Amino acid sequence: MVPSDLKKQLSPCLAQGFVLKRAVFQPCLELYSMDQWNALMAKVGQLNQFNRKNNDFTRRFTAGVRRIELDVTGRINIPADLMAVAQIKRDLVLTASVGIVEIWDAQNYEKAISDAALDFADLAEEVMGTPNTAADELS
Amino acid sequence: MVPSDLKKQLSPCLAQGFVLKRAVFQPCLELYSMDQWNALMAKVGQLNQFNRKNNDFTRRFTAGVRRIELDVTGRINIPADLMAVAQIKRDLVLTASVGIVEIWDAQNYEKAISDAALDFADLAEEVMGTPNTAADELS
DNA sequence: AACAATGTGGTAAAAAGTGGTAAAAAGTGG
DNA sequence: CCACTTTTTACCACTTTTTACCACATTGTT
Repeated sequence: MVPSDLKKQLSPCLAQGFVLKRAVFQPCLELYSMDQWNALMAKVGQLNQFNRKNNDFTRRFTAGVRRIELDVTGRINIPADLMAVAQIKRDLVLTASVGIVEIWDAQNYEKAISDAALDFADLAEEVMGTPNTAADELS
Repeated sequence: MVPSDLKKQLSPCLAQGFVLKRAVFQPCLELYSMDQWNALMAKVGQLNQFNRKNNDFTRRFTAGVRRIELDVTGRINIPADLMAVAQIKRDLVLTASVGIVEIWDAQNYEKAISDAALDFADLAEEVMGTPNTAADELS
């Protein structure tokens, strides 16, 4: 069942449907609007598929791709094999990332979040810029 | 219930709504105006999500994001799961930080503050620069 | 005291969750 | 390739939970 607020945000994309697939790094699923998916596939399509690495990447990246739509009650149906891949038992978490929605088993999600917290400081510095102390800023 | 003077400060942002999310380091919530949030997400959106660290960072950073608005009586509704994350029992504390508002369980807040007080002197030195003694200033 | 701000309880509407069923799809054996 | 069985999917009707809002009580400030 897709939360109504998320549905509102997705409303321009509802008609075109979505793509659901396995994530690359984590045991979770990724939901793309058709637009975003097409844009991504356009990029992947640029790769020379006679290069073995590119070929491997493409296979891995498109693993478990499924076209899906919301049903009349505003739910998405997650195929059984993808449920298994994401190890979804009962409760799940939808989390809006950049341009996509990730779908996690609730327990796995909490674990992934708390594991990530361990080195988040380093990560944040690396990603968001060099660490500044207040002294740097004030000088 | 959002205090009226905070509401005044936020008045230019009220119409666009807010984003409420889990904080990264502490068991509390963070409230962003839509403007600030969009600015932040623009940065995060630059990251290459095929880099695993970036991917983890994004997930951790966007954990529990929820779009919310003030209701007609000037309150915000904190979803039950975020209440749990922030361990909010009855009383809570709103504290205006840099550009955002943190929402704490009252007890946790007191505890965090008093814990911090213990080593505040060290922290202040570390963060704000080298310690100056009166002698330094006079020399 | 008068007013503004805050807190509380109740209620109607919306959203989310559940179970059942019919239709569609996939699988199977002849 | 066809007929039949099994599984999957889509939808409906219903229940439960959550949310938004109103009216009123309380607090605190000038």
